Amino acid sequence: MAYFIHADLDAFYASVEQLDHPECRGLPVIVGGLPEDRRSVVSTASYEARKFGVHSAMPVAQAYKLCPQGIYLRGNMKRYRKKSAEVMAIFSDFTPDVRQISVDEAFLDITGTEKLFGPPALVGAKLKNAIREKTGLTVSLGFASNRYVAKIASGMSKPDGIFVVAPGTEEKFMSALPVTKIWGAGNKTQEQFRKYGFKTCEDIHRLPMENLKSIFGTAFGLFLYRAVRGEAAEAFEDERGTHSMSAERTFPYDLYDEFTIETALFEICETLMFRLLNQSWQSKTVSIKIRYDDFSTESARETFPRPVGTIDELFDRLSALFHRKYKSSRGVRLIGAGLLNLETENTPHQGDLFDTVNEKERNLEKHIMEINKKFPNAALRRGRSWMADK
DNA sequence: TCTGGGGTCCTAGGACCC
DNA sequence: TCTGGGGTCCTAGGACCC
Repeated sequence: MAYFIHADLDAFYASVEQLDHPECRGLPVIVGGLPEDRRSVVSTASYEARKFGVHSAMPVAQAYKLCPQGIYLRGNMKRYRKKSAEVMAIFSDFTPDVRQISVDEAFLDITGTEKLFGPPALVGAKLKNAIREKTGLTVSLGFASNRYVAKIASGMSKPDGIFVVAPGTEEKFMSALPVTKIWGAGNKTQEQFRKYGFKTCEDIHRLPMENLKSIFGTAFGLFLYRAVRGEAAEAFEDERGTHSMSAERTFPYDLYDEFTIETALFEICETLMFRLLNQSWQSKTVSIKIRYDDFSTESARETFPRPVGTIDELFDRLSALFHRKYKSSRGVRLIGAGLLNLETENTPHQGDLFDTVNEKERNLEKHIMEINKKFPNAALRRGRSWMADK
């Protein structure tokens, strides 16, 4: 009988800050941006801050109105990633099958570990103790016979709790929940639920699969049909296939100057190219994203016969796409770019034999990357973005 | 109140081929 | 002249998650 834990660190970024800064403990801490930072949003609010109505994804400006006495921080991802790795290492002491799904969440397959660690309540207590003692953090745990239900269960246990769904009771557990608890049904879908008068999962449970498919589409209809029955959602059970990487920048003020936007695009190219080389990946498909002042967003992508080799080549491809889309009369609040369908390096491509021109430049970029890794403060960069700093 | 950044997956429609 | 059906690849946009 399969059995899983979903583990979710409580108010993770805010908790790390309170750990590192004891004077912040017991106070409302909001990580995401300072009140004076334009266009920043809340990443994590401590439980003390949530009492004021502050929550994730809320504009910091709004949070400040609700909670002017809060402690506002921009956050330190490096530090959070380090703490996250400590926690994941502890998970690995309990089972070799740990599937990390974000910086503060993981699924643990504990099938067959009962002899070693005991029944769920006992494993849970041991896990929570180990994490508190070794890292100073608290975690919420959900136990169930599949990952999807375990995820919902951990949500019920927050903060610092344990919620166990006994095998065989998954369907009963899910049916009783309000539709707002369905993981994978966000704002737009909740709006649909209201329109159809669906309040609890039981209301959805009553409908035949065919009705759900015709209302919500084939894939999502099937997903809902299974979710309200407490059945495993395949997307969360399978190893995921495709990979992409992207970087974007929201400007503090809307930009109307093409050169400034392109300079930001070039810096994004540098970021992406270094990350690509660093992870030994390659990509033939590039994409750009433009968000205008009215928040409308357009994107464009193109697949080329050969993978991107250098920063300049990436910039040329992206810049062409940008000009195909860009409406110069409109203010731009965000520019972004991505590399899609990543493959491991050395995947052969037609034309590689003739590709000696870029090799020099590619090696130079790899070299610059090595130096930047060794001396993070050296700020070794290439022409265009260096000029833009002046 | 005025909306970050980094991801994944799904859909519909078009191009192209047999 | 008034046009099928299936498969594959690609693209733009949208929903969702943390």
